[in-house]
Amino acid sequence: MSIDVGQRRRFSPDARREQILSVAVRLFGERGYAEVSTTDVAREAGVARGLINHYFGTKKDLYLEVIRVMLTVPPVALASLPDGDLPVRIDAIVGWFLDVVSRHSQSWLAAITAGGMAGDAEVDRAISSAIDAAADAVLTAVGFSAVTPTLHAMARSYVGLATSTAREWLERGVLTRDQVHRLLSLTLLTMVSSVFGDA
Amino acid sequence: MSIDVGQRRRFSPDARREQILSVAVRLFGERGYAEVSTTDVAREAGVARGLINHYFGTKKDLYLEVIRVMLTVPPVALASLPDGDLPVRIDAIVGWFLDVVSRHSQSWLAAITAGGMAGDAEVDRAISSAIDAAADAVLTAVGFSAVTPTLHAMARSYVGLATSTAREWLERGVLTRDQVHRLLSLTLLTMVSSVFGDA
DNA sequence: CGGCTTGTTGGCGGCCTGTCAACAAGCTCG
DNA sequence: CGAGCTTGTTGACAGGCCGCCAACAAGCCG
Repeated sequence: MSIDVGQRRRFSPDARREQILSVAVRLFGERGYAEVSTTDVAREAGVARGLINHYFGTKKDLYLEVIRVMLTVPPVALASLPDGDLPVRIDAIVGWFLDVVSRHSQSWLAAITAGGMAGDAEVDRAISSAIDAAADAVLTAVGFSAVTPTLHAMARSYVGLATSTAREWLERGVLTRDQVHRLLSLTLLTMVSSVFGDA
Repeated sequence: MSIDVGQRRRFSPDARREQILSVAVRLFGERGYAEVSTTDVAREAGVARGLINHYFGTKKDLYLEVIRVMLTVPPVALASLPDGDLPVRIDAIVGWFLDVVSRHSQSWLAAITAGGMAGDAEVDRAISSAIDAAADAVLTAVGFSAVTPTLHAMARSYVGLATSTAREWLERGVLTRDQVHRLLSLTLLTMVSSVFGDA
């Protein structure tokens, strides 16, 4: 509840951008796109509303940056996946996915389901990129080097399964992590051995 | 391009409601929630804007009705599913699902992915109901009578897979119907025989 | 034909967004 | 150290959309 004794202060453009963006990430993560006004972001950032447009352009442009932040995931542990046989590698990639999703749950899950506005072309493209990244991670984990478009599409489908299953766990709270892990592992094993081969 | 020689005409409430709703379904189906204004709906329906609020309340209330219309699917053929063994029944339910989705593709797929505003509580509930219906259809088709919450949640997850896979076929156009059918059948078979049992 | 019910309209107030000219914080140079 | 200048920052303006409501009139009824 800082009443913000608003002495006007100058910041470096990068610092100001970052400050506004962090507030926007928090607000858009809590509520949806339509429920957050640029006035809200400006007020909580202690800044004039016009400054948001100055730095980010349109409200939708700001939202796009927010989505990219929320969907950006440290692809670190990808290299440290074990070298065992297929079931072991599948177990590892599923565990990695569940770790990432549960850690960023309130933002990642919200963003990947277009928390506020699907149907928009640019938003869809940003989400699609995140799905691509996850699909690539799955494919490399299970050891596919030559990726045909068909195979890639099937991996994207699997990411859809992983997302909806994770939501049953994290948002609706009816599945346990173990159940989710088991479902996703067995399903991926089936898809790799029986379906991906035809791609 | 009817210039609408606007002689004011009285309709029965039901007829007026239906007329406005049909226009809204078309517009919201073409563009997203934010891209359609109540002014647009009113203009194309040849009606004053206030009448929309009179009949439906809020714009979001109108959108809810539209979503319910788009997600409502004739559950006819459910009773006419074959009585063969598991693979046959799975084949039938997958085919039925793909028929429904492809027939209503531009509306059902758009609505089920919250074509315009996820995160809203009431919209989420409407979508969740549609997922429940599809999940129930799958469960009855594969012959599960006692449905535990866990089992239901897993069926919902599968519907998520079916939705994302169908989108790779209908919207992105990279999978063929046969590929989708094969993927969904084999995956459902695996889930039924290896995963659902633990529920 | 006159009155009445009620479907229908148009405008008001409020909120939100994008833009832009004016303002001033803080650096630079004489 | 002060004047000037760069540029980060502000506040107000115009346009659009939404919810509401009092007034209007279409069509029925006595």
